[in-house]
Amino acid sequence: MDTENRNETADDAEAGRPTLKTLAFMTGLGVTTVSRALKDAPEIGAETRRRVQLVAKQIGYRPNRAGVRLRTGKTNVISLVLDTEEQIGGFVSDMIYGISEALAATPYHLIVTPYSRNNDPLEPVRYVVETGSADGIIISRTEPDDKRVRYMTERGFPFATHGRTDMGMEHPYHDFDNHAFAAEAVRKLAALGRSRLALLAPPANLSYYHHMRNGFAEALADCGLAEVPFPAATVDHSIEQIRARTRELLRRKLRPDGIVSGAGASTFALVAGVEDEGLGIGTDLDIVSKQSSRLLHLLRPQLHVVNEDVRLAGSELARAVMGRIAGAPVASLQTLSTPTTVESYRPGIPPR
Amino acid sequence: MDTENRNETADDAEAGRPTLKTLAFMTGLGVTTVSRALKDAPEIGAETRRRVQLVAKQIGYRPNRAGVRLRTGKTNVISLVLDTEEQIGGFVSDMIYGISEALAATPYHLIVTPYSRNNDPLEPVRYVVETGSADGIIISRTEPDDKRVRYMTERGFPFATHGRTDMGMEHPYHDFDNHAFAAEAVRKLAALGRSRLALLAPPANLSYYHHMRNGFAEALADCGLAEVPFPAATVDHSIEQIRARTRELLRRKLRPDGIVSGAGASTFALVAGVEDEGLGIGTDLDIVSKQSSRLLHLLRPQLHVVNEDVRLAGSELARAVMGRIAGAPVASLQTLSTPTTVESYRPGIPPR
DNA sequence: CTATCAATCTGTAACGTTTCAGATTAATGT
DNA sequence: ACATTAATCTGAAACGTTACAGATTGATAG
Repeated sequence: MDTENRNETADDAEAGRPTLKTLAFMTGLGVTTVSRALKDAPEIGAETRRRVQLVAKQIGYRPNRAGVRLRTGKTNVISLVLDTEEQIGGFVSDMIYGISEALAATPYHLIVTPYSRNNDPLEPVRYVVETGSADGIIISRTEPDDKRVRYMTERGFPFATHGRTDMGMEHPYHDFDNHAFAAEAVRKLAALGRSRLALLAPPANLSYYHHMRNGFAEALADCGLAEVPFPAATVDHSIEQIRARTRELLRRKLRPDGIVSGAGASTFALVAGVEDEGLGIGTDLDIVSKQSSRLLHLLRPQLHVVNEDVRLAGSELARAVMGRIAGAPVASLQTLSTPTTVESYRPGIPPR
Repeated sequence: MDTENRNETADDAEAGRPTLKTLAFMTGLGVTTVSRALKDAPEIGAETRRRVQLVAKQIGYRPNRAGVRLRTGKTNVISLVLDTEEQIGGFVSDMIYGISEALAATPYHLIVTPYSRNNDPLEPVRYVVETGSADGIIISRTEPDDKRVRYMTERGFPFATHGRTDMGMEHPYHDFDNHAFAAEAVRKLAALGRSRLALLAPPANLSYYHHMRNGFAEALADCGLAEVPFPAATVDHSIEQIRARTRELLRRKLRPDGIVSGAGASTFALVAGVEDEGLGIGTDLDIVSKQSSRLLHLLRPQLHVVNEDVRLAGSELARAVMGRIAGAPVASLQTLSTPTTVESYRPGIPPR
């Protein structure tokens, strides 16, 4: 009856995937000891620890995620909350690749939680937090006063934002320095002798709208240039809309001779609008555009571009949430990516 | 001592998230009854069922995923296995949006499992299957004889593929009809009076290479046109490589006067190569390209395009895996997307 | 009036893990 | 020799769910 009571039997250990019970049977130890040995608990003898870990490696033991999750509440999941109306341009792919890269060597899985821009952006966040379906969240499209940030902060739920906020709450983020981008862009246009500039900006509710706008305005003042207001279009508008509004912009009495574009895909529309009006890029006006793909110089070599590394953003964000989960000081989890200098076309091999 | 034995107490029910125990306490029923009432089991009285479901809705009960998963093995997760070397162009974003769309009204979550093209593509699949971290898998970049398909089929693990295979194994898939695409493209070029055609094809190991190639070859024969071989480049090559190889192609004694391009991003490079050589799209040669974004007509209005709806592919694939999981007949889970006819540029509002 | 049956309901066990509160042993101090 | 302690190890309980094997009730049949 002694052995009858043991909680492991050969039969149990036989079946499919190895569990702690399997390991306990194989090593002749208790399930508790095995559990502790695997996580290097101090009260386990050095040799026992090595032995257990060896056997575990040999038979390819992998902790059952559901078991861990049920017992501890830890999901080992990071949720990326995505706007499914997002503009084309590969932005999201790169972000996901970046996140995956950072998560690869960790036990974390990446789960994608979509929402539609038309619905409440808080909804998916609330879902994840309430159901505890992830240990941390990554969001983008942050606003200066962001409901989601407030919600998660108040509940102490770990998260990182793509973009900063301005609400007196410190939290992990990664951001591209859109202020610097816009300022650089203006200076480039000034150097090219342009004097009346327009900005194709993000939607006004988003944080980076303000950064970009301020950078634009400050550099404009520095260089003594004039702005041609272009509030009719934002980078969130459709290709067709941007194209049409660009044409309207260019039909004004005093049209701009330089444009700063906040997004790569929008620049496609911008260029189309410019050329619809019979104007030439690099001759009648110059354009400096941000891009996350590398396609703009193939669209028109005359474009001036600044690259935003979204893949990098992804891994930084992943690192930031994980840091937050692990309890790292928030200040160490805030990164700002400085734009590269404006790239103009370096003529390739000349046509034969 | 009677009530002492009940497994629910007010205290228990007080805390955070409601569980079956909470519901049991509130309704005065047993936890088993509540569980069954929620899933419309037949042995539960109609009124009890309604009552339980009402209370559940009221307090926002959500089954604990870890509990279900531990008990039943069902994860309610679909894994999208992704090649992180994937070309730019937004392909993946759309796919993810499409999948999310189909998953939205279901209990399924989407988890992204990345792998590098350099490593064994079977590795991530094996990981998911062995650890049981998902109920189904979606893969792309299928080969005619695909290890992953064989592996999952042999184990009876549900999956759907983006692209078909040719190994005598029936399985759910969604595919774009690349045969029809290539044939259409050739016919278009024939109609434009072109006679020496080149194909920028996918890598030769992938299934759709063969479809595209066959469609190309057949239509070529039908129309009595000649092929200019272009094996040096595939849609998987980098922008720079395609561009350089295109230039070489065009420097041959008998250069093509028509090119069929299997991917939108590649066409950017193709166009650059053509123009590097001082040739004109629509004059010296015509190009028909597949695209999943809508940017090609903005790149060069003279391009002829065929649209592939990757978002649709995503939702079809999601539906297919879920169907497979639910035990639907495989034949009903195989869909083929017919290409739209070739779109040529419809001149917009003429320049003022 | 009792046996049978259908309709409803219920407690227990189990999934794999970690935590709690010991249990066992060997070594130490006195 | 005995208590104390440190070093290792251990079973039981719990997380939330579902499946199994009944239990309870009221009605029906004989």
